Amino acid sequence: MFNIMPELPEVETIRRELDRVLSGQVIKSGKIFWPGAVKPLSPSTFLKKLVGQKVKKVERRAKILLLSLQPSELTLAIHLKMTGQLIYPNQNQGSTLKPAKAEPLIKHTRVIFNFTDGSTLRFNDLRKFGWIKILSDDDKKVLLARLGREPLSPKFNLETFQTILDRYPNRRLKHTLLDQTLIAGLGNIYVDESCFMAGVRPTRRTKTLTQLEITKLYRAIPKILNLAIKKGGTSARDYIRSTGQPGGFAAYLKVYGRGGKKCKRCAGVIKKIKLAGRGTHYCPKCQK
DNA sequence: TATATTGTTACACC
DNA sequence: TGGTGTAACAATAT
Repeated sequence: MFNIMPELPEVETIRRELDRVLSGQVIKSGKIFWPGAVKPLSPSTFLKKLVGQKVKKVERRAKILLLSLQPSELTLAIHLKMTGQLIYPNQNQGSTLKPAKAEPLIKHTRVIFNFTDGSTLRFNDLRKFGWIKILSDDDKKVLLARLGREPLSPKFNLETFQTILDRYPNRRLKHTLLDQTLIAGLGNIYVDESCFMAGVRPTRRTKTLTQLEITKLYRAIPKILNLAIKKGGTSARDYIRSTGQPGGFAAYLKVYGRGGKKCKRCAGVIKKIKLAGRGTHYCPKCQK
């Protein structure tokens, strides 16, 4: 069995949902069930800073959600890490959407925010690796300073991508694509999927890529990410949308989590190896 | 009980 | 010194 952790498309899916329902909401109270989630603040200090604050908007940088608050001008930053969920129930009332199939990790609720309209945002996290921080502008700068380019921003052009690959010429492609200081937001799933779409093995040293391969990869990354966002992200186990519904991208996975299975494009078998300390999947026939 | 999971960082080595 | 690779760490399910 394998877990799917939130990467850029999953976090962006949640961002869009939360921005719609939380903008303008005022935090009335909260409850911390796991103090580690709001470290280094104590639960009471943490809540004191938040109560009475209005959520202006919900933004995203890399895999981090950023809720800007008024009037304090502080930012509530949330990283879901491996198994974090943000659940805001009852978003579908009156709609025709099917009820959730995936079970939210109610047993593992770590933090609850209550809003003045009576609604509730629940932060669940089975592994307790996720965190919530309250940031000043300076804190925010420090936190975000080291992050690389957003792969969906217009600034992520072919020249930039080339520079990124050239930065560490002897690294394996997988390592460079996972490096948040170079490209921000890609994780294990979408690196493997992008490499498959481009027909390039993740084991390749970046300096060995041809111009054609670089171009293919450069196009594959936003293509995969945008499709995944359109499908609401990838749900296999722990990730679900803030609506409680699963994302739909799992059906589109070509290599991730498919080690030993038949390649969907050729007759070959998907290989699973360990690379950069991570489970890595590729088709030896389709990827060179 | 050993192992697997991933994002992030710390550190050892050349 | 800086590029590179590995391991540790967070916590839990199986």
